[in-house]
Amino acid sequence: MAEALTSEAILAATEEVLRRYGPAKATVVDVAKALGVSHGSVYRHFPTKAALREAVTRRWLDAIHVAMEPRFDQGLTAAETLRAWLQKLFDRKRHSHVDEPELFATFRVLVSESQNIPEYHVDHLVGQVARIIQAGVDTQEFVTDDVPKTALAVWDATEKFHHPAHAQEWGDPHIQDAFDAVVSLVIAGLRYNRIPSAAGDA
Amino acid sequence: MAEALTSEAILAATEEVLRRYGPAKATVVDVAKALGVSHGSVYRHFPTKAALREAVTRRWLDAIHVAMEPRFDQGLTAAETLRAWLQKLFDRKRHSHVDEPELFATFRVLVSESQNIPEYHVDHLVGQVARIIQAGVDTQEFVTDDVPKTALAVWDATEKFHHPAHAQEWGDPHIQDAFDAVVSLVIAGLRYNRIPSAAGDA
DNA sequence: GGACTGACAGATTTCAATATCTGTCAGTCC
DNA sequence: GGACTGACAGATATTGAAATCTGTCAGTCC
Repeated sequence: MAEALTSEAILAATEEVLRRYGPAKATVVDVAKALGVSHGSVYRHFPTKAALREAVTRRWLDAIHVAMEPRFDQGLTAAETLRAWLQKLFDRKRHSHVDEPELFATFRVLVSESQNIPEYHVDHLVGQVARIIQAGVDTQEFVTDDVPKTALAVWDATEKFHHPAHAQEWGDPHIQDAFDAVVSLVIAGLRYNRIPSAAGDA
Repeated sequence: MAEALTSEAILAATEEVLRRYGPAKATVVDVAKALGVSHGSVYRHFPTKAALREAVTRRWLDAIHVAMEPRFDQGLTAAETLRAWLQKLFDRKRHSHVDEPELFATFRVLVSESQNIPEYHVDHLVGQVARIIQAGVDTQEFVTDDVPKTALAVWDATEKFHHPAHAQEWGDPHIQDAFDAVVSLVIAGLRYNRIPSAAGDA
């Protein structure tokens, strides 16, 4: 018996097993085997298999949240910052999907397994969008009377470029053109947007 | 032997069998049974099971295309016409999904079985959007230097409200708010949009 | 003679027996 | 005595043999 078994070591081993076997085949027994312990030991650290998977997923998403943290010290306009942020998110997801399709698919499954996780992830990223839009409102570059609602609208309007259900379309050679066109349209809208209380502004 | 077996009768029977058994269980033998003929007879009219299913699907989509045909004689602005058109499409899909989830899922599967069918459907509807946008450009209500490309951008930006991959979200009580926010943003964008050749307008 | 049948080969699906996995817990071992 | 094991019950997944389905075509029937 070398070191004491830690939650951290279990998470690392689980990630490795998920990479190797995929989400359908990866078992708690496999994780225990990789660690050289009985699977009962894993259950002293995580109450269920679902909780273990969720912990791995949350760790992975947190790394994305940190990487996507918007910067405001680059001397860019809010529109440029927003475009760059959306492009960065798209590039990350697209490259992940294209370069490591199986790993991407694995995390796709893991995320969709839980109710809370996708909500947690989306809320966090929409919060980052809201901060960029708020910066634009502060400089009078953007117009909106409800920043959080507008941030969600920007998120929803760019769904095609971040929602994993559309991942297959990310291989299309014209996808960058489609991205540019949607982002341009959205940014043009932000300069003049006013969300109606009723549907009466059209 | 009553009437001669027609392609039309086979299509109707296939639709009925699909409704009753769903896409996974519906077989050519079932269709033949429903018509009181041998399944060999069905193959005199359609070369393969896939072709038969595709014919049923195309028929169903054509009905949508007709129903969605935009009207320009209502005295509405282009923005109002576009919002109403998008709302109508969303309402159709949402009610179909909510009221007859199994039938909707069946057609979802049928459409996704073929490469050509979704492309055919999307091209047709984006063409209708383009005509609305063109009308807006003609009245100087909208600004764009590339109508088809902008129409596609509008389609892509509203993906969440027509792509069946998002159907589960259509039950959300706030989905209409999300729709209104995205459409307002897009329409605001259309009033000022100019798609960049490079990505340099942000 | 042209529409239809029904038997057929190969492909796909179903189903039930078998194996594996999850989560628990009494017992072992430093 | 607290971390760990391993046997266990019930749930889930795998497998392969049997059944069904797809697509063909020689033959039947008006």
